[in-house]
Parts: sequence; C-alpha cells; structure tokens
Amino acid sequence: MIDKQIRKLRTLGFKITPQRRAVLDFLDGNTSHPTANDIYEGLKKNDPEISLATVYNTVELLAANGLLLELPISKNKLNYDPDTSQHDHAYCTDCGKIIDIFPQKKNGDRSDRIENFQIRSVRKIYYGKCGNCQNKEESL
Amino acid sequence: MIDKQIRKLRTLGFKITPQRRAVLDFLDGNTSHPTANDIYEGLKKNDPEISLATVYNTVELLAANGLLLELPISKNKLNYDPDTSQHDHAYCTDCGKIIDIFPQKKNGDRSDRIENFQIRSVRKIYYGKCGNCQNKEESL
DNA sequence: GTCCATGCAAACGATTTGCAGAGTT
DNA sequence: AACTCTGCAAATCGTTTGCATGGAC
Repeated sequence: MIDKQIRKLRTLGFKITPQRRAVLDFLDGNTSHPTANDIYEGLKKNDPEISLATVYNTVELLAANGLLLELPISKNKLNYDPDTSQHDHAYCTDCGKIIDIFPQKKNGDRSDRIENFQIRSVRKIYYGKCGNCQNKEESL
Repeated sequence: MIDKQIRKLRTLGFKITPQRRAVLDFLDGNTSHPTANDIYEGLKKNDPEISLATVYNTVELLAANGLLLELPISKNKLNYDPDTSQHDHAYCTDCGKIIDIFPQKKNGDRSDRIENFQIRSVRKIYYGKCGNCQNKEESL
C-alpha cells in the first residue's frame, strides 16, 4: 500500500532508497504513533546498518510532503502518525500511549474560522488516563 | 493578582521564595506563551543571579499544581500559558507566534466522551499562518 | 556520471540531575 | 534549627549537522 506514497515521492524528484522504503513499510498501517527512535529500533532488526540520522531525514521528508503527521503531544519528543486523515488523539498521561480518536458525529470543529489567521490544520488532543491505567490504579 | 496562587502554594506546603514570586509575577497576565528559557531571560534583567534550573523547577511545580498549562505545540520545546481557563491556541508555523483563541460559541467539544478513557483536559491547536506572515508573503 | 542520500560521529539545544550552601518557615 | 530550595556545573536526551562514501537515476 506504500506504492502511492512512493509514486508521490518519485514525482517530487526524491530518490527511492531501500531505507526510505523500509520506513514507509514500517509505518504502513502502524497505529502505534512511533517516534523517530522507535522507527529506528524497529528497522534495526532487519537492517542493522540503518542509521538514526537517515530515519530522522526520512520522517522529516515525509512530514514535509504530507505523507506523515507530526504529533507534538508530550514533553520534548515528536510522535508520528502515518494516518493523515482527519482525526483526534487521546494521550494517556500515565503510560504515554496515544490512541486514535475518530469522532462519530461531525461537529463544527473543522470549519472553524479565526479572524486574521489562515488555518492549515487543526489538532485536538485529549489528555487523561486510558482504561488500563485506570484499572491499575484501582488494584493498588 | 498572584496572591491567590501564592496562597495555594503555601497551602500545599511549598515555600514562597523570591524566585518563585518572580516567576509568578512574570507570568501574571502574560499572553506571550513563554518557554522556560524565555522566562529565565526575562527575569535575569532584574535578578542576574537567578538560575535556569530554578526556573525549570518552578514552572514544573506550577504546572504540576494546575497553576500553569504546558503547551507542547511545536517541535522540541515547551511553551507555558498562565491562563488556565478553557481556551484554544493558534500557532503560526511561519513566525512561531502562539495566539489565544476563545471560541465564541460553546460547541460540544468539551463534553466529548471517549470509551475506556478518562478525559482530564482537551487541547486544540490551529496550525497555520498569522495575519502578519500572510502580509509578508504578499509583499514578496 | 551526476547528485542526492546514507552512515558515522561530533555538535547542539532543551531539560534534568547531583550536590553544597543559602534561605524560608 | 530543620528541611526545602537555589545556583552551579555536569550529565542526559532528542535531534541536527558536516562530511566522506555509496547508490539511485
């Protein structure tokens, strides 16, 4: 399913290296919202030669070209989401898990206007505690 | 106006040092969404002895006790907002300015429910271009 | 063959830590 | 006086950079 993304990159004049392919493959269908380092650790298993800098370069390239979303959700790290469709996120402040939230009913959010500001995208994050961590607390 | 916050800190058993007072004073009514370093630079003018570590300690203390909001909006830095009332933010991806947005009409956002997740707070960020930067672009 | 991309290691910026001395209560 | 907080410097973490080599086109 990464064919479309590869075509887009090629169209834009970027070279399709095995590393870029590997990052795209890793991210394809991945809902874990990994950081660059998470991706690096995942890829090292198959390709111990891959470099962290390359992963950083690649995610930056993908994000800059709309193939990947940057999620500045928690302190001083960037998580990535390969699902670029409109959705929200819930962040568990206990365990750090990020959960995709697809709002059932379309509310007015996406059509908001702000005077003197050109909106490119909207990001909404719910901070709280996931089911797992709520249970953990009860059992103390 | 920082009296209420000082009382709260005292109640919680924290000492009211000149440095903590200075941070509270600096933040009081401040809508610039400063980082810890911004606060440090601002305070150094009056108190060249103040340490960056102390500022970090203080903002962490304030945030942990609900007197300050952490805003993970842009890459790898944390901005703070002393206005803890419910509102959104618009972030200009050109100049980095963060603007407070107080929605006119209360929509359903704040009463959203997520199955198996306990929402503590919601944060909504509009990414785009502020008026200034739009004008700059036109004049090129 | 040309240029862009990779891998490495060093550099960097924001934040955290350890600890001795100072200040609040 | 007790115990927390401060300031300093070093450590750490995530990310970026410079540069020589390698690979996609």
